Amino acid sequence: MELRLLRYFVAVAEELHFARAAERLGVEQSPVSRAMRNLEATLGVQLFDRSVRQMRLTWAGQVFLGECRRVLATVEQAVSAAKAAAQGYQGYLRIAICDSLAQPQIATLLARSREPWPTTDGRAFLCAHTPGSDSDAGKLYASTGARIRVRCSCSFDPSQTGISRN
Amino acid sequence: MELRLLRYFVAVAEELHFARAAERLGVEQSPVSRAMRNLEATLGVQLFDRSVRQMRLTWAGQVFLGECRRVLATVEQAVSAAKAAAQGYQGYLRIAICDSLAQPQIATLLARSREPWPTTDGRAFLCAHTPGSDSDAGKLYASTGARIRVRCSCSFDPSQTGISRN
DNA sequence: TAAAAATACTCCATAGGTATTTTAT
DNA sequence: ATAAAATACCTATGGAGTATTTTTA
Repeated sequence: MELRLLRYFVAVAEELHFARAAERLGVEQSPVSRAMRNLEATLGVQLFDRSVRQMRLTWAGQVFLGECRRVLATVEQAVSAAKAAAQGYQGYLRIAICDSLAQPQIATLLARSREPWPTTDGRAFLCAHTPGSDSDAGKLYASTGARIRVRCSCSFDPSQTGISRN
Repeated sequence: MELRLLRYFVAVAEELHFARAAERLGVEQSPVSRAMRNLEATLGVQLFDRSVRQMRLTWAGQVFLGECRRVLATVEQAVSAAKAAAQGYQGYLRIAICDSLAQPQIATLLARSREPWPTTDGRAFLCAHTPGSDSDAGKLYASTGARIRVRCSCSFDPSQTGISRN
C-alpha cells in the first residue's frame, strides 16, 4: 500500500469526479483513473459505484475514506512529532479521555504534565474521542452508563485553560 | 512522505544496523542507506546517531519510531476495514475507554453494540489506550486521580466475554 | 450525443542492484 | 585493520503525460 493511492482516493471520494480530483491533485485524469483501478485491485474491494450518473462510494468506499483520513492525519502527526522532538520538545503525549473527567481536571492533568518532564515549552497534544457525527454511538454508550466519547481529536495547549478542537 | 520510507525506518530502528535491516526488508544495504538519508533530509531531522560504535536513535528518532508504528498499524486497519466492509460488516467502530470502566460493563457495552446495528456477524473492534511501557505516564495520570490509560490497543470479539490485546 | 472514465503508448524519474570508497573504532 | 555506512554508476520498474477510445445516461 502507498500513501499516494490513499491521497488520490480521498480526493476522488470527496470530488466524486476523476477529472476534478486530478485537478486538485495537480495531475492528469488518466493516472488518477489508473491509480483507483490499481487500488481497488490491490484491496480486492470495489470502492466506487460507477454505474450511476453521479459516481458514488460503495459502503466499503465510505468506510475506507474514513480510514484513509485517519492514516493521513497520523502521518502528519508523525512528521510534526519528529520535528517537534528534534527541537527539544519532550512532552509529547497522546491520551484518551472519557467525559466523566471534568474539564478542570483535564487542565490540572495537563498542567502537571509540565512538571515531571521538561515540557516547559508549553506544548502538548491531547487526542480524545467524542461522539462527533456518529450520535447513535454516543447514545449507545450513554445507555451503558459508560459515557464514552468516540471519534474526535483535540489539540491542547497547557498554557491555556481551554481546549481547542480540530 | 511515503510509507516505504517509514517501513524502512522501522526496520533500521529496530535492527540498529543497515545491512541487517536491508536483509529483513529483502533489499540491499545501499538503498536502505539512501532512503534513510532521504528521510532525514525530507524531515529536516536527524534520526540516527552514527557517531557511536553501536548506531543509536536520536530522541527525535525514538519519537518518530513510535509514530511510524502507529501509522503502519493504521494503514493495516484501513485495509482490513475496507475488506470487512466489502464483505458486509457494518458494525465496525472504534472507541476509547478509560479504566474506570469495569470489564463487565465493557462486555455489556459491546453486547449491546450488536443490537442497534446489524452487527450480528459478531465482529467489532475496540481500540483502547493503556499505560503500556510508558509507566511514567500512567503514574502521572494516577496522580491526578483521572486514571487514564494510554498507549495500547486491543481487539475485541463481542461474541466472547474476554478481551485479547495486540 | 455529450461528458466522463478507461485505455494505449510513450517518456522519464527514481528505486534498486553492483561495486567501490570512506569512516570510525 | 576491519566492519559498517556512504557513494558512484547503471538498469529497469512504474508513474505521469498525451491522445484516443469506450461507456452510459
